[in-house]
Amino acid sequence: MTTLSDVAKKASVSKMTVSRVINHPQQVTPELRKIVEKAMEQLNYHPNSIASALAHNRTNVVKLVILEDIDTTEPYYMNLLFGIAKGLSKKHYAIQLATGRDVGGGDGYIITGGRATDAEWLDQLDKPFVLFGENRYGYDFIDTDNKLGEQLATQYALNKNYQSIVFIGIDEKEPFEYSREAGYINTLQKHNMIPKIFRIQNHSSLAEKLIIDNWRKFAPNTCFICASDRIAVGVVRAIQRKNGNIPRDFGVIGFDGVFLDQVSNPKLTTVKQNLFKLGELLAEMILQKIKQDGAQQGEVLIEPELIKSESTRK
Amino acid sequence: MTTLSDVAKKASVSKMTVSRVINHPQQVTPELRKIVEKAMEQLNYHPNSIASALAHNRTNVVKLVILEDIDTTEPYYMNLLFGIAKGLSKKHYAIQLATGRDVGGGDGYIITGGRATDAEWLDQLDKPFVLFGENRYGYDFIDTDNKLGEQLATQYALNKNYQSIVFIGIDEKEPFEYSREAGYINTLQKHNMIPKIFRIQNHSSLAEKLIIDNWRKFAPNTCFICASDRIAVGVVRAIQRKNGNIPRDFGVIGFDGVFLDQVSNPKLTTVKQNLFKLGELLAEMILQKIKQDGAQQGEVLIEPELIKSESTRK
DNA sequence: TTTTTATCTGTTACCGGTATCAAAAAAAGA
DNA sequence: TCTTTTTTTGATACCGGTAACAGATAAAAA
Repeated sequence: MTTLSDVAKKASVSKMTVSRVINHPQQVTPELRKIVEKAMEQLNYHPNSIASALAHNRTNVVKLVILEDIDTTEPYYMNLLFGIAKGLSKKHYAIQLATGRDVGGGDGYIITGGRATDAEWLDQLDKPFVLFGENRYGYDFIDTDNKLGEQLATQYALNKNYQSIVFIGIDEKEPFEYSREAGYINTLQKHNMIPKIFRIQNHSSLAEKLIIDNWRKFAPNTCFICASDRIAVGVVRAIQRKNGNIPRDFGVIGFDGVFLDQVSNPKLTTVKQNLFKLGELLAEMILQKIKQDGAQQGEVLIEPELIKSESTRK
Repeated sequence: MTTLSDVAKKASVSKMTVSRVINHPQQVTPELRKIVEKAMEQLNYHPNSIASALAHNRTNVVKLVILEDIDTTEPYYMNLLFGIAKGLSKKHYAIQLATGRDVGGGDGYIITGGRATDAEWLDQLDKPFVLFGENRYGYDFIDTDNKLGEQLATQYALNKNYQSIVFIGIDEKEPFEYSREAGYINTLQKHNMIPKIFRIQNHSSLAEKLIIDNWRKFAPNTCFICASDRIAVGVVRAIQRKNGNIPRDFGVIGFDGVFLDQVSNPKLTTVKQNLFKLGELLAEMILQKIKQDGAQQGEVLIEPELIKSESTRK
């Protein structure tokens, strides 16, 4: 491994000058800078991030804190994680996972699955953190634009001439759910239609049961806007058990677009979250925040994409 | 943060003695050791792994290399990852993810999704690595005992008095698949029955099609042993479309036991891999190997568990 | 008792960077 | 031209550990 000193010797300057070329280039005369850069090039120098971390009293590790139960975690965490990992490694940071609330170590946290009740715990954290998922307490976060997602879904159902548009939501009093419902309600009202909302826990079997129990309420020509692909899968099964025709008489639109939509038959029309990108942005945000010593970063909403597939009319 | 020096001062010994108490306790007299340990306790001392890493020319990072396509990755990677993360963090190691073959950095690699064709690439790696997944080239690996898994499954199907036992495998010439088939074949032969094997790519829709296309070949009282839950899900759907009764006339047993088995209806009887534990062991193995400067670690097979659920007879 | 050997502890230098301050050089002002 | 101010570069100490060797102490052998 070539070190700073090697480069310094080759460029016949001091270590500090080389260090400056890397971290504060504007403090070095252009001529010297050129020479040093050439030396770095020739020696194929790559800074040792561990040494730098030690000098800065850093660990070069960001903790990913998952507050939900692992067993119920969606496969989509995988994609999120990949995005985070990629974003972090650009700056030579690595991940550690924490599943409980017993954090410690690491230079900052990315926290997912936080609920309203976690606010006091968040307040007592002593390291910078950012959240994955909307919140209304002013914590920095990144999330899919949930409202827009369901607007797209609802509008699409209308365009496909389904007469009745029903929303099957997740029974949780959390911002992401309110936003999804708002997107649905909003779009319906624009067309002077009356929202029809059901809510259940996020399990396919419960969705299946819900639809079957209420089957007589759903005339053909109905589209179900579901707050998750899990729910959508259950709805599809229920319709099939009742011998309803998908997509001719019944449409189903899911939300997430990770894995489940592909395993379903028919494949789901769904609102796809770009979780990889979300992860990358989360990584960039927490690194910024660490660098800026905890400065507020604000909120970022990422546009989702409506994937048109087999569970709605062509 | 309290440092080695703090502890040394408090115990009135040198830094080295404290360092020895931590890393080579047998080199220190019991009396001194006690004193130092007490000092560490009182000051709530935790070693700074970054400093240690620097002194050892290490990065304290293990790379997880996933050679499969991310989009097709199974949700079970999540569990594996959690296990790895936990195993690593015990020794203050963190993960970085690499998706391609462009590794570099990190003290060692955990490699998943490796195929026979990756052998030459593996041979030119310059850091220690361990594989997740069987291989027959002598590389260190950890995997579920695939053969045992399908033995359990097949035996269970026999116990439940299904007369015909069919295996639906994954169409890949890889050891894990051969082992699963071997477990099935083995058990059937023990009962003087003739194996009946189909193979397809690992997609639920292909499995569904396969079963439907061959429906007349499957008399009632058949149990399908599937090499993955994905396939099992497709088989279930096919049987349902043909109005076959599960589990009375047709049994289905999957493999993996992560997520999909729960989302299916009926819920799948499946061979559950303990991926969390696998991950932990992978982490421990690579850390050992790093410590031992690349010494051979051997092969480890973990017993899977048969989860008895709704897709087979009670 | 003296010498040899083994065991334990401390001193020193270093891992590869960075902040801080001092010195040198360049630019500006008198 | 000679100060004064500003900019650029370098020397030093330090981040928190560890290896390697040296010195001190205790045990064994002569």
